[in-house]
Amino acid sequence: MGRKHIKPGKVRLTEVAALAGVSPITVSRFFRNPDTVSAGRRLRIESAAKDLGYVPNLAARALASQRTEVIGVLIPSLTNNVFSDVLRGIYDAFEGSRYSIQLANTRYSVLQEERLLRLFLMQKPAGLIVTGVDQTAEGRALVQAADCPVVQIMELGPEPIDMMIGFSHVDACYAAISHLLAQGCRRIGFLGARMDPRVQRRLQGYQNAMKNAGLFDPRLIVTTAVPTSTTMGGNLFSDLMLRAPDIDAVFCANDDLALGVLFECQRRHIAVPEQIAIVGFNDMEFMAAAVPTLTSVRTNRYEMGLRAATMIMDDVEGRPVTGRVVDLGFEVIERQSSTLQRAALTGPVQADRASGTKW
Amino acid sequence: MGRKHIKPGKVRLTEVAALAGVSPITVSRFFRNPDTVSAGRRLRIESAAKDLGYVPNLAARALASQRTEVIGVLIPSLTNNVFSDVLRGIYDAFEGSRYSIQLANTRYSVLQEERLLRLFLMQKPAGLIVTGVDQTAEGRALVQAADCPVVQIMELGPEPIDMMIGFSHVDACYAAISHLLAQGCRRIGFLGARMDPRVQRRLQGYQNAMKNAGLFDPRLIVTTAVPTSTTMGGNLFSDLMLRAPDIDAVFCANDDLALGVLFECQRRHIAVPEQIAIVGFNDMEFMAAAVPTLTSVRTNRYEMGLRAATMIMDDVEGRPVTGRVVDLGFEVIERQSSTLQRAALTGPVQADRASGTKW
DNA sequence: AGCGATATTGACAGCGCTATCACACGGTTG
DNA sequence: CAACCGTGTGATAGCGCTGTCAATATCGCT
Repeated sequence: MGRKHIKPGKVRLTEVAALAGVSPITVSRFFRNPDTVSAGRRLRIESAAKDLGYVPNLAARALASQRTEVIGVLIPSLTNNVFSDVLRGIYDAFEGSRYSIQLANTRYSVLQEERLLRLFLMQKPAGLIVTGVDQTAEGRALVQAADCPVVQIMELGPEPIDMMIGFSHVDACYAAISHLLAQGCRRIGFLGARMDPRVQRRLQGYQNAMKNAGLFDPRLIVTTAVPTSTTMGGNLFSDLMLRAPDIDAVFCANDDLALGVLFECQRRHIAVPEQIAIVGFNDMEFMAAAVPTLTSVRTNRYEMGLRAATMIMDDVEGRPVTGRVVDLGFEVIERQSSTLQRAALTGPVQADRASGTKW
Repeated sequence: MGRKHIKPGKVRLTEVAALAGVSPITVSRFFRNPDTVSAGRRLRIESAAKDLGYVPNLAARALASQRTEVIGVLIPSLTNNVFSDVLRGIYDAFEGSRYSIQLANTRYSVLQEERLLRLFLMQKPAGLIVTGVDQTAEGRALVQAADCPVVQIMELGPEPIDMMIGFSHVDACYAAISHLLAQGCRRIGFLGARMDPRVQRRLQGYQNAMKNAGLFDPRLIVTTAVPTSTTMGGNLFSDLMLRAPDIDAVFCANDDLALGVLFECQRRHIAVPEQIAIVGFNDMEFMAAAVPTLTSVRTNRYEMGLRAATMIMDDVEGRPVTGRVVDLGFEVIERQSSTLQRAALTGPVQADRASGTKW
């Protein structure tokens, strides 16, 4: 035999329907689309539901309707606060909507990502947001088979699974290096941590720029697989100084590293930018507050999350998504740490000069 | 009539059972607890499932079993990176388990929190992790009625809903101020942003300490409802300097603020710690890298997340939870920015001296 | 060999909701 | 006035899985 007794206190659609004097299916309609129910019944159902404290059962709904309102989000790290901005955009966009977010952490592993993808797909998500373009072939296939809208975020690539929003890390870094070259820097170091695919592409941009300028020197590149941190910035910079004491600028693949470099320069009494210019990447909030203020490449992380979420919702709800591949661009925010003409290093904080090229 | 045709490609338990030559319920058992199925069938089912590409339907499972494996997590902010450490602990603990996490953002609003709680409860979560002790009465009632394990994190309070893990913000701040007093500071400012309940309690600790020392002066307190940021640290410090130019130390309710204060001191050529000592709160990574290294109150955020998650799992799975209220304590990490006897401010970074009182 | 105890397996009846079709009703239209 | 339409409502039959209990197979022991 199946279940024995029904708990007395349990409130289902049926109970609400009985109290309101309508059929269960009408109550179901009321909750999904109130307009399709006549005004009189609408009121009766509403008060009946409130009286009984009815709460819809999502599992039953998902089973009967063969779909859910869960959006899966896969990001590589919870520590790297680049992603907290993206997440904030995503959460803000879904705020108040009927969708809920399931977040998972791939820890920068494509295998982990594939496993999580598989896990998500068990829930028949309404949509998926994944980071980057380096999914495994199997992962891509899985997602494509699931046929729900998918947005790849953070960067752009040649073959979108479905939709895509990001910017070119190669170009962004190229622009940052070009800015340093324009300031007259010639021996520009590259510091990178973690070396995930996006940092790799920034390194590529650095190499392109340096080679084009005929200034490439592999000794100027110092990287580590260890995650980024301020302390690591100081360490990598120390390594760089050992290898190439003649550097006149440092590009850091993350702002954390740039802050660490700044502190290490203070410790070594190296004048920034006079002796060494510093440029970071991401334009975190603290960059504008540092002394000297630190140049960085602004990336539109919040907007990226917001728009990715909007694209998903539009697609799920059948609205046309204009532009399924969106380039959000970036902007080199030139500040004191890389502006050699100016030397008022200890003056008051100055407003961002978004004078850099907007891409 | 109900549904018409079954999609031909669809794979259910039944299809796997047919191919493996067993009953559907045996396949169900295999997926939930392989050990209860004999070895022979186990192999047949395993290969049948793989051949057919079977993927369990979680909605059906949830409906039939009347429970889910979703853990709801409510945090007030995605921006404040205090929470990213807690989250990392939570995600790490659930990693590889059968539970999945549903994360929501209350934006420091108890009403929003109540709404989200209601939303979560529709899914009959296996457990709930909520931030702080200031839920609405209705929110508490809802959660208690849901009867799933609940852990309140981040702080301690008199009436736990169920389980609780955190530390006393009042005591932590009291200890930090005591440290400054021990260093000979007398005019100690308090800077606070956002002023959420936990920052309020830190302020309380500050007041207690200052009053006990007979040094309390309301003009030394500068706060804002605006969220914390490095720039805001500089601004608040500037305000404080206007109000009380004779301060000899600043306690910052967040490390971001402390970093901003440090930069503002650099801008104003104020020597730290000789002229003004700085103490932060949370001991973020960059505090140990700054010049001078910045004193802070270490809070065990990662461990808090990890243990909260473990407590939930233990409780769900019927293991006894030893200590349903856990005080994780804190530690004042004394660094250069508040150590007045020592003045080697620009020497190499030194290892953390966890010489502070451990609570 | 015979017994109860234990491990495996299966049959059945739902879990609470929604897709689908059917139908009643009032208002048009030719 | 019949044929037609659109709107609101209801009856029915599942969605794919698991809780419960019963049945059978296997085992250790006297």
